[in-house]
Amino acid sequence: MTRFRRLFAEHLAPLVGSDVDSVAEQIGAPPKPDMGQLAFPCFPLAKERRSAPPKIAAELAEQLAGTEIPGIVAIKAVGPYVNAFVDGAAAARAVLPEVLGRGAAFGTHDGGGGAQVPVDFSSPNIAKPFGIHHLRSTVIGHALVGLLTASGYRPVGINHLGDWGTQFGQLLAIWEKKGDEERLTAEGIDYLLALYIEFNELKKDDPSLQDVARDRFKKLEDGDPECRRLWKLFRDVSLAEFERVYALLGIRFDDTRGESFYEDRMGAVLDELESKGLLKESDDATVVDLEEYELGVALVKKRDGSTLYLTRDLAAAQFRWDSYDFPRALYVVGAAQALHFAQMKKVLELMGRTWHDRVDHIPFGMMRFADRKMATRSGDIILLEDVLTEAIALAKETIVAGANEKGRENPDDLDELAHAIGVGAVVFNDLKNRRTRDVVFDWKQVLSFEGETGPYLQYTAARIGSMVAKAERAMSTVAVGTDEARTLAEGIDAAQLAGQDELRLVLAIDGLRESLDRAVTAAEPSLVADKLLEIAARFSTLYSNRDWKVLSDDEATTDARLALARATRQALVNGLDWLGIPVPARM
RNA sequence: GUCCCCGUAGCUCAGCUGGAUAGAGCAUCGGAUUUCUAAUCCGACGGUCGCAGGUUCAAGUCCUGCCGGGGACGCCA
Repeated sequence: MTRFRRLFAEHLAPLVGSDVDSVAEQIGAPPKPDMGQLAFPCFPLAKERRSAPPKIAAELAEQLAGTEIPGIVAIKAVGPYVNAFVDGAAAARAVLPEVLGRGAAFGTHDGGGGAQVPVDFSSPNIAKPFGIHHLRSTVIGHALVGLLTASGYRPVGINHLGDWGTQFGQLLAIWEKKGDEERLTAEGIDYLLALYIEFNELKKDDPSLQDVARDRFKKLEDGDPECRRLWKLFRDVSLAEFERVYALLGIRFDDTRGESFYEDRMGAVLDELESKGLLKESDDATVVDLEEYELGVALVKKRDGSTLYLTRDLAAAQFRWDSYDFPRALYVVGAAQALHFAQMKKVLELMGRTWHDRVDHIPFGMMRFADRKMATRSGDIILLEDVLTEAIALAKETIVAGANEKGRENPDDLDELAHAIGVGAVVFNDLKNRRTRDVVFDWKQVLSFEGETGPYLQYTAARIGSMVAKAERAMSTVAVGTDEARTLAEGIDAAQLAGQDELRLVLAIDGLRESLDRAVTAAEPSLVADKLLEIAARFSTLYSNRDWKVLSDDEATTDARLALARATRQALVNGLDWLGIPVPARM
């Protein structure tokens, strides 16, 4: 679409007396396809020309009527707009060879220039179960890593584990009273959670426990061997459990150092803050006063001298800058922490870090729960692992029921298939909406496989796959992503794809690249998710039409439609891959 | 109290830097399969875009105020 918009703008620009770029920017899409594919609004011209917009539109259309513009079949005034009608055959000729020629690389580019971009995501607190509320950061962050990769960056996925802080003091405090290593080995994280809950129960009657906890964290920070040993044990037990979830989701990190990694790097930060005169004592704690920037007061050291979240994040930011020299550093962390990151950026600025504005908090809305009955094995918490397992089980049921109904055998890769579908459903469900929205967890929605869902996209890709497998043509067997595929696609009879529905599909496929760029700029995976739904829907409309069969005796038609179908599949596969969603070969 | 996010169809959401008759999915109702997978498709129903002002040729989109929901605001992370 971009290419035709450009072309249209080039011809319009001299007529309206402004440059091509600004004209191109004004060109939009008409509300209905029978009004054309491109629309130039004439309202802004009305004042300078002292004429009515529809009249101007008519004049411009008149002036362009005689001009041959490759790929554009007609230019008409439609009310106050000058609309261009893109030639479906030309669009197909332009787009399909590119998709089939580039294959898995279609839509991608190297605009990122190989720059490293740290992406801080998931980052669960150890010693606490991996709840469904961790899904958002985990899945959005993972998608951003994929999108950045597709844009030519080298993202560095960082799992900034919450493995340091007073919470471990709490755990150590209760451990002294009740700790049982055998139970820990047997029950794992559930036991840690139980201890944590018990600590908070006891604290209600005995508030002094919180002081004990703070003291134990201080001991931990000061290197007490027993505290260290226990802390490491808690960490290992937790990590082993998180790993199961990451395996289910197919996520791996480039770097899993947590907050504890920075314990010996905070001193330098504090010293620098001190030497730059940024520190202040306040109620016996050490703070950076940001009141004049309307960012409140940022605590960097507690009364007892131990450190805080911000202190560690400052050290981590510095470490990342030193390690990666990033054009941008992403923190996929809930919107509730907006103030924390604003403070962090401001402190970095005050420290003279020129790169402070490359630090980018990517907030997302909260996950809430409609009621408390949805709880699973650990009190009030819904475990992400349980949700995934449930989705996979339901996917399996669906596959088996479907096979039954059609009198077929179960597929031999049943479990693998169920896994891809179940996980795809859960992941896509989280990615399809703008990330800043709060979401209310709803089993029914998460486990839905129909409509605007991951399985819908997977299904669309899968049915194309098996249809193509039935065709016995060069166009169906040639490997995509090769020059041969490109050449074959260039050779199709594009006139076969000149219809309105085909054109809309081709333009949607062509739009994938633009959606990628917008998604990366805005750090918003849903923009790609939306485009994928559009592509799938446009294809499904064609595919369900009984008068539109891909495979037929007419070789020219068959090859043209095969090229279109394969391009559709490729676009879906690529986009889903960026989002971190697997695409099964068959469903 | 101050600040941030959200408010669009019964439900869940799109709506690009303001542009034509506000679009999808789910739900409900009605259809479509002897031929490429019905996890699909087609159609119907369904909207004072929270409210009130303002800016503009043009406002769901920008500004102000108010209402409603969520969140943040020093010794948790």
